[in-house]
Order: sequence, then C-alpha cells, then structure tokens
Amino acid sequence: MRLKDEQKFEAIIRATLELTHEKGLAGIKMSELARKAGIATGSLYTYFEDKQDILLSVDREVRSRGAAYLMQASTDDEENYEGRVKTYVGQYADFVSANREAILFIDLLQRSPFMTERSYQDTVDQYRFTLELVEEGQNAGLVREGDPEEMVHVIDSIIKMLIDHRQTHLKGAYDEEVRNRCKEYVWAVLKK
Amino acid sequence: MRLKDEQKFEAIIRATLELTHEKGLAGIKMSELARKAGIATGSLYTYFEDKQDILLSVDREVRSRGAAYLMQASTDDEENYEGRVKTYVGQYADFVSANREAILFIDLLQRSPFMTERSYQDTVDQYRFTLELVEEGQNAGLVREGDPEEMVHVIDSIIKMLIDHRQTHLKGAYDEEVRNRCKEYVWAVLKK
Amino acid sequence: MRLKDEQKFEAIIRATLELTHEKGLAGIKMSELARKAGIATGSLYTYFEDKQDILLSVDREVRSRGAAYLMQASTDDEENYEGRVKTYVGQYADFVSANREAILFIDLLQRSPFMTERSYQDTVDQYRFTLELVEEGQNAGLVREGDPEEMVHVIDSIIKMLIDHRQTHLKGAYDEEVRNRCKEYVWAVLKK
Amino acid sequence: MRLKDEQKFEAIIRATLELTHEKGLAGIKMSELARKAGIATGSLYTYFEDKQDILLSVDREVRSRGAAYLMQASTDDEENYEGRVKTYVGQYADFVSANREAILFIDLLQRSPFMTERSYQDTVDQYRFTLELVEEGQNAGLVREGDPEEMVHVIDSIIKMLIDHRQTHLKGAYDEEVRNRCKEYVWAVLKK
DNA sequence: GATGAATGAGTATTCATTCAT
DNA sequence: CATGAATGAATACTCATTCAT
Repeated sequence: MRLKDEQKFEAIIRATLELTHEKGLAGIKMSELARKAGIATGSLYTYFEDKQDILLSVDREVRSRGAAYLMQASTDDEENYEGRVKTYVGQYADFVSANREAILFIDLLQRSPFMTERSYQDTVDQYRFTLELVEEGQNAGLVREGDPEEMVHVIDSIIKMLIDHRQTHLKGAYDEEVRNRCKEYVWAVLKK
Repeated sequence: MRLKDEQKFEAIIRATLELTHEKGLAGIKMSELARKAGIATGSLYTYFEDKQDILLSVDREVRSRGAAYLMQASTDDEENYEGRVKTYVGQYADFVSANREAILFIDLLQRSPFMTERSYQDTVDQYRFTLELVEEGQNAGLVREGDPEEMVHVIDSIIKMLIDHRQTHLKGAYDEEVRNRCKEYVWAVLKK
Repeated sequence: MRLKDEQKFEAIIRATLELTHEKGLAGIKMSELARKAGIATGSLYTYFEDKQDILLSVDREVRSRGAAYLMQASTDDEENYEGRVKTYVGQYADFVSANREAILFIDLLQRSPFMTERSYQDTVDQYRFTLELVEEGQNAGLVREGDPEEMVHVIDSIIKMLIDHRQTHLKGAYDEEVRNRCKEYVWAVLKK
Repeated sequence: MRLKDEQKFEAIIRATLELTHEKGLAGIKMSELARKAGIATGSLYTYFEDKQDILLSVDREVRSRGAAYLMQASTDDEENYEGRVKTYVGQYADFVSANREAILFIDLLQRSPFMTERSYQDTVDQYRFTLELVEEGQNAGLVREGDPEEMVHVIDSIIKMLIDHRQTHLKGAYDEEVRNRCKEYVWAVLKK
C-alpha cells in the first residue's frame, strides 16, 4: 500500500495558499484544490476532515513556520540595540516578502466564517521574540514607553503594508530599498 | 442601480456591514442579508442587480462617506504643521473607530473575488487630502523624504492597527489615550 | 409568493413510500425523490432539514395516521366480545392491506442507520386501542392470560404476515378470504 | 467465490451480521466491515467479488446453516403429534434466539435492492420440514384446514415476534417461559 | 496475498436567483 | 412592489473499488 505522504500534505498547503491568493477564501473549491495539489478530490479527505479542517490546518502550519523562522533569525553578533532591531526587521521583511501568500491567507482566514474560536494566544506566541526585543529596548531606555504588544502589532502592520504596497500597487519587486524603508519606519516608531 | 427607498438602501448597507463583521465576506448569504435588513430576499433584487452589485454598491457608498468625512475634517485654524497633522490624525482615528465595520468591509472586499477591476484610483481619491498634507510637510522640510503615497498607506495602517488592536484584542473602548497614541506614532513616522 | 404547500408535503410522503417500496431505504436518492414528488431537488429542503428528517417525518406521519385509523375504527354496535374482536381485526387487516408501503417503510426504518433513538413508546401509543381490547377480554375471562402487549404484537405480526404472504408470494389480491383467515388465526391465539 | 481462508470467511460473516444488527443493511460500509472482521479493506476483494457478493454469500451461508439445524432437529421419539410439534417449536425457538442477528439479516436482505431475484424457493426449502409436519397434522385431522405454507409462515412470524419482543423491547433474556409461550401460541393457531 | 491510501463517480446539500401569489 | 417558496446549477463529501507498496 501507499503510505500517507508528507509531500501530499505539503502540496495541499501550497495549493490552498495559491488558490487563496488567486480567488480569495470563498473561491476555494475542493475539486480545484485537489487538481492544483495533483491529487484526486476524494484524497483531500484522507488528509483532512473537511474544508474547514484544511483551512485551519494550513493556518496552523503557516503560523508555526513563521514563528520558527522568526525564532531562528539571529541578531546576536550585532553590537548595539538599534543595529540588532534593524537586522531583525530586515529579516522579518525578507520573510514577509517571501511569504506573501501565507500572510494574506492568515489575514483573510481571521475574518472568515471558517474561523471559529481560534485564540488570540496563537498570534502572541508567534511574536514572542519580537516582543522580547521591544521589552529589552524599553528596559534599556532606548524605546518609547507603551504596551509592547501593541507596538509589535504596529511594527508588524508597517512592514506588511510597505511590502504589500510595493508589490501590489507599484508592481515593484521587493528590494534593498524597501527593506531599508522598513528599518527606518520601524525604528522611527520605536526610538525614544 | 437607482434607489426606490432610501431607508431600505440604508438598512441593506447596515446589514451588509454587520454580516461582514460577524461572518466575513464569504459568509454573506442573500437570505440572511435580507432578514437582517428587514425585507424579503426577493426584494434585494428590486434594489440591486445581484449579490456583487450589492457588495460593490455598499463599497462605493461607504468609501464616499469616508471621503466626505475626511474632506470636511478641518485643520485650518491650527497654527503649526505638527498641530495640524495631529488634529487631522485625531479626526481620522475618530472616524476609523466609528466605522470599523465599514473599514473591515472595504478591506475584505478589496481582496475578494467580488472585486473585479476596481481601480486603485478609488483609494487614491479617498486619501487625497492626507496626501496633500504629507506633501506639504515634505515641501516645508518638516517631513521625512519618501514616496508620499506610501507614507499615507503606512499612516493609515498604523491608525487602523492601533484601533483594531484596542477594540478586538483588548476589548477596550476607543478613548483619548488611543487617540493620542495614534498621533504620536504617526508623527514619529513622519517627522524628519 | 407561493405558500408552503400541504400538497407538496403529501407528495413527498407518497414519493418516499413508493421509492422505499421500489428500491429499499438505501435506494432513496434526494433527486429521485424530488422528481417523483414533482418538485425540484432543492425544494425538499424547504420542507425538511435533510434526508434523515424526511425519513423520520414520514415515519411519524405514517404512524400517526395508522393510529388515527385504528382509533376511529368502530366496534361499538357488536353484541359480543368475539364479534367485536373479529370486526376490529377485519378493519385492521383492511388497513394493513391498503397501507402496505407504509408498513414496509416503518419496518425498514426501524432497523436503519437513520433511526437514532426513536422510542418504543411511539409504537405503544399506536396500539393503545388494540391493547385495551385485549385487556377487556382478559378481564372478562374470554382471553388467554399473558402480557397483553406481547399479545398485541403477536396479533399484529400474524395479520401482517398473512397479508404480505398473500400479496408478495402468491401475487394474489387481498380479499374476503384472507380477511377471514386473519380473524380466525387471531381469535385462535386470543381465546382461552 | 472460493475460499482461501475459512477463518476469514467466518470473521466476515460475523462482522456482516453484527454490522447489520447495529446499523442496518444500508449502514454497511466496506471499510467498517473490514475493520470489524480484522482485515484490510482491500482484502475483502480477495475473497469476494464485490459488496453484493458478500451480502449474498452471507445470506446463503446463514440460510444453509439454519436449514441444517432444522433438518437435524429430531422429533422422532415423541409419542403424540402435539408433543412433537411443541418439541419442534421449542427447538426452533432456541435456534431463533441464538441466531437473531442472522435472522434479522435475512429479513432485511430479502427486501433490499441487493437482493435481485433470489427465488422464493430458497425459503421454501428451508421450511420443508415444518411444512411436512403441518401437512401431517392436517392429514391426521389434528390441524386446522388451510394452505400449509401460509400456516408455516404464520408460525414462523409468531415465534420470531415473541422472541424479538422479549429481547428488544423488554431487554429480557430468552428463557423457558418464552419458549413455552411459543409452543402455546403456535399450537393454538394449528389445532383444529 | 495483505494492506490501506488513492480514486472519482455518485449523492446530499447549499444558495443565488426567479417567479407565482 | 413585496414576499418567501421554488428552482437547479454548483459544490462538498462519501464510499465502493482499485492499486502501489
């Protein structure tokens, strides 16, 4: 017999993200999803309970990959705080740029009829490292006072907006310039 | 589509926004929409062509109201530029807070399959005043260099994020404190 | 608008019974059911929740009609007990013969995956009159001792078997002869 | 279909009967059947053509076992006819009680779409002995006149109903008391 | 052979739109 | 015009059967 396949799981995730990007959440049809993933419609149900299970699973997967990426992003060898923040922002911007579909997906799912009671905690976990970085800066008197969690969200939205604006409206590619503007704007918001 | 009864149109808009808030765009069913608006399902088709027509009409309406609000927002009597920016941001924050559902709706519609080729121009129109304010600051050497349009989007996303974070995650009410933080963060990003 | 139609409800019941007779419970397809009832597939869902709801509703309806028939069946003017029992059995046999499809349906549904927790009570209600007749006979010393409920079931099975055997295996029509045999056999079981 | 492993065939029969008892014929899924029989889904197709083949095979097997049992049931040493009938009814009641699932299965299959044109003859074969017993009684003037085949069916339904009523509705165990009632009722129907 | 994942035709169900009242 | 029942195409999901391992 054929073994349940990690590659198929991966293919389904990829297909879901692509389809969401192309047609929006509501536009996802199981048959199309299967075709895009290169499997039969019925096979989707070997891997997932139903449509909602696919969407929530993709959400979970994509979030955890994001968290993993941000966790591993090293900022250690930088000497000063500002430099470390900017390095981190640069890495985060790279990640956002490379994972636009995933980020769009999470965003759309959040406000969809498929999202039932997903806890806010999930999101927080994902930002733990960023949060700690902000708190460190506040403790060192280098960062503006204020709720660090809120600040993290603001930073997040700035970076996503800059990249989205560039790619969606200006049809431009993500480049060093946008990357630098991310650093600039974020640092402007943070610094005391 | 011409209107036969202004009140019904209003009810349909309100119902659309509420439903979008509750279940997301994909969760809007004509029957539910009608019920929420207090009319019969079939009557929706007296006022609108089809579902897409409703969504696009609500979008148009809500956008034009937003633009009208921002247009009318006066900043004239303030003496200095920073003060005028902050006054404006405060007013904008008030508007965002008072129209969260509408803003969510626009946001979701933007990336939905219902939105066919709505031009980016619409959005620009809406931000014309903000844009001019930023450009004025740049000309006066008070505002950081950079694409003003991009800056407007960044400002916009900061304000929306601050208010959304407060209301959604902290379940807190919009108040003077959030309003002030909007001003602070925005000015931090703008100022040279 | 069109009013929800009692006739359609009736048509669906009839179609369900016919289809069950023709193809068995498992052979009922919503599309075919709708066609047989002369309505659109989707309309089934105007009248019922889902397939199971149709089956359980038909069950309920058919049972209550049976109970109503047996309730109304008069035996009053007969002078002696044996005569009254035989009159009643004759009427019941007429009913069974005229409602074979309904009886088959109830029987099949009983042991189907659609039947969840239908209580035994339903069945008892339906037999109340028969039960009282048996008890009356026992009190008068005319009927054999024993659990009256059990006796009612035995009587029921005898009548159904006689009629089914005649119609199914012998392809014969229900007639006075079978009717009389019902009376004979039942009375043989009952009499002391 | 030839057998490769007698034990597996036995397991499949048992699983089929259990499943039919639990969920009815329509509720039998190949995957569940396989799980219950302790083999893989695909293996079912090593032993049988398809689903219908399983059901008909189980039917055949179960019927032949029943016939074998009734054939072997001896009534020879009883002196008088009534005693022999009662002995036989007692044995038959024992058999019915011990094979409720099989009997339900046969009953349901009979009226299902799986049963194509299984001849009525099969059933007759199975009742040959009972039939002869009744005919003997009629010839001896001890049994009521009437179609012996019909009488056999009536007897059969009485016994099954008594046992089913006891076990299903009263949750009681089959015991000497029920056994005796079977004899009583049957003899009441038969005797002239 | 045995296994259970893969397949896809077949079905139940949804829901935008139409239409009789 | 308003109503909400009726429609049926569109879609999610099931499950007998096949087949790669």
